[in-house]
Amino acid sequence: MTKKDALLLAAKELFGEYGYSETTFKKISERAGVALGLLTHHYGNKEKLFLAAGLDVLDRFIVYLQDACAKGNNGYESVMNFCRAYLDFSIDKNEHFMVLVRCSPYSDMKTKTDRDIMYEKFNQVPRELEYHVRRGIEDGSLKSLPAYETTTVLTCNLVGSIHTKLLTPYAPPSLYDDVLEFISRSIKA
Amino acid sequence: MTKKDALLLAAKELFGEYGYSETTFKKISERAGVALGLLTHHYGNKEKLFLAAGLDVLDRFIVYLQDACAKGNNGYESVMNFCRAYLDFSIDKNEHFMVLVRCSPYSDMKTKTDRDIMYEKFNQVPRELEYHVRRGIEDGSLKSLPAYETTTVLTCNLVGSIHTKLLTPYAPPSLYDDVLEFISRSIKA
Amino acid sequence: MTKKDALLLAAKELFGEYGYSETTFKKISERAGVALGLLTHHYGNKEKLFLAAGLDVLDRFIVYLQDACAKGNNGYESVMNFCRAYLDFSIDKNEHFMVLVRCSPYSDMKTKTDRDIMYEKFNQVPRELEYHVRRGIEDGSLKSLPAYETTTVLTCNLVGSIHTKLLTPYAPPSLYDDVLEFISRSIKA
Amino acid sequence: MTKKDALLLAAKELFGEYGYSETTFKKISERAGVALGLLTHHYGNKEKLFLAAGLDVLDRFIVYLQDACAKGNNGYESVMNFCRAYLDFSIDKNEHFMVLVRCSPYSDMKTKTDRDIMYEKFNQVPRELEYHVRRGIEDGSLKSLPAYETTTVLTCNLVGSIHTKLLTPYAPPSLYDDVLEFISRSIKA
DNA sequence: CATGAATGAGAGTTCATTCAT
DNA sequence: GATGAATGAACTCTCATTCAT
Repeated sequence: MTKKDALLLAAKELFGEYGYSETTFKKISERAGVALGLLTHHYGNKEKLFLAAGLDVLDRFIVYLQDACAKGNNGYESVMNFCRAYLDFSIDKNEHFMVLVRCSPYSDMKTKTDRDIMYEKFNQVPRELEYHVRRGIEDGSLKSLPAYETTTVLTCNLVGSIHTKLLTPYAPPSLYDDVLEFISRSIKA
Repeated sequence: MTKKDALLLAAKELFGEYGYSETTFKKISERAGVALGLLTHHYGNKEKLFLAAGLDVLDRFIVYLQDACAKGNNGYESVMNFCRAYLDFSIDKNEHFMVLVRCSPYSDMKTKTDRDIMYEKFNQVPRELEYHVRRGIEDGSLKSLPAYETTTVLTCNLVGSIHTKLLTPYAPPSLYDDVLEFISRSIKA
Repeated sequence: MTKKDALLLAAKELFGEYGYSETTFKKISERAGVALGLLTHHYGNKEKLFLAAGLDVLDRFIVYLQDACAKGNNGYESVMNFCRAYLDFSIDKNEHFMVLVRCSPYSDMKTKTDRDIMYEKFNQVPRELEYHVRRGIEDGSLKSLPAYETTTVLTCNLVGSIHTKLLTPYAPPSLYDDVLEFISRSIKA
Repeated sequence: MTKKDALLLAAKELFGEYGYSETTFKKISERAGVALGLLTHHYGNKEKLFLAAGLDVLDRFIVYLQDACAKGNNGYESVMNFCRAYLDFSIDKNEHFMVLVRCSPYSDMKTKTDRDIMYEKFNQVPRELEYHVRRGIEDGSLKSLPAYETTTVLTCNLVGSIHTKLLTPYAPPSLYDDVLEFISRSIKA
């Protein structure tokens, strides 16, 4: 692993664990076992590194979701596969999804350009879902619902569940299964 | 208004607007029109003030939810009233709900005691909801579902929606209505 | 006990225990069980209170030494009584001698007048001793030594012993007895 | 001189001159001609710097004492050389002995580990003296006295004299000579 | 590419002192 | 006499960022 990659990995771990402001250059470089100066050298500044960390996770996330959706035989199945994959990814220790959870997504970034990059890429997630919702409505496996709005609500469900699971002490062990059932009941034809 | 109250108000505004770390003693005392040192004098330290701000919002929130629930004629109605009230409260500018939204709830507080105070009080919210879910199952206005798990999932729904509404650019104007419909479909008998 | 006296007592305890800068108005007023504002009201400012605390201890100290000296049948005995009384007083919990020990004596006080008051009063201690040293030389119970210089050296001995006893972990239990023997050997005729 | 060394030098000067609490980061960095942040960068925090300053002085002190003792032809001479060296070192402007005098030794340090490091090193001083006291008792140049207790009392003498010389206005010019004579009288065979 | 010393603005917090009640 | 809210300067310490090596 190059030192640049070691830094990115450490950044994903620490941003996810401690949040943006509690994560310092010193902590990152120490966890990565690398000189402090390399951080600005490779990533410019803290926010750019944060963005890089987030995009890295997000890239893998999108691929993961697409793979899951591809396996559905109809719209309903693809939607459910999407939701299950979304939730599964969130608790995969190797994927550092916490980086994204802690930043709602990245709404506090000061540089508008950076924020927009993040927003745009993140938006691919519901768009992928929306595609399969439409499929499901057309193929009759889903109730006849407004596709866009339903997509948004589904996303909210997933976001809220992950939030509860990863950031609060209130989540029962069955939470993710319960959520999937709840969703299924609400949309299945 | 006493200076102590002015500080609390400023804290609710600023913590909600900028988050914990971006909110400084200087900003708070300036917005409150009060000397910097008064903050520690009245609240001890930043985290205690943060806690006070959160509890203040939460107290009003719980009363608001209880009032709303009281108006339902059966379990289903109370549950829906609860959900609508939850969402309404979140966008009431006078209530500073953002303080709670930005902190998931308060999971990063360093003092365990403080965190536990918050956790316990916050837990009153789903417990109120659970009561009406059980009512609804008993009076037949809700589907026959596991009460506790359903309550948790409903809460996740609301949390995710508020998150999307208040912290992202992805929420369509109809989001809150869509969510209520989605919920209704999933639980109504 | 009046509130003014309660403050003085708390001040003696705290200055002795924690030193000047670690002792705050808040701590003093809390230990005294009295309002914060009373401190400046009664004593003006922190340094004046410190001075009052020191003088209070010093007054009792001088009386105690004089009483001890009065009991000697010759110069040597009075000198030894003086030294023993000096050391005894330093470890009497009710006398708060630590206030004086921690301040060498009061050499850091910013107000020259205050410092001089302290210096002058403190100087009564070696002068009392010097009187008995002279007596001893005259009555033949002490070696024929320069009185003033001997007095100063004796005082240094006592100061150093108290220092070692009260502020370091190096003092053996017999220290004070050892010192008295050492002194006796050096001056006894 | 490196900036790290410049900081240590400034610290020795200022701690010695003004004591611990009156010496601030600002004063130190300004006297050293160095950025404020470098202090924490190199020494961690104020107390660690204080410790470094004290140990630095103490290291040189111990070597100085050992050199002096080496020159005695018998126990008595070595002991007297030790005492004279002790007193000489205390008034050598280049050695910043005041750092040690002001802290009795370092009894107020909050970190127990730091305090213990200081205590242990400081204890080498009387141990060196004790060695020569024993030598003197054996070679007959000193009175037959308990070695450990005598060592402690001698140390107290020196501590008290330095205290009086450096921190009070009561020391006559001949003080150090008087003390040495006093000691000699008390222990010489 | 790699290092870590160096910088200084700004953070949270402390605290003697003032003063209206 | 008694109270404690109010003040703001000064403190220690943090940290993103720069830059000489």
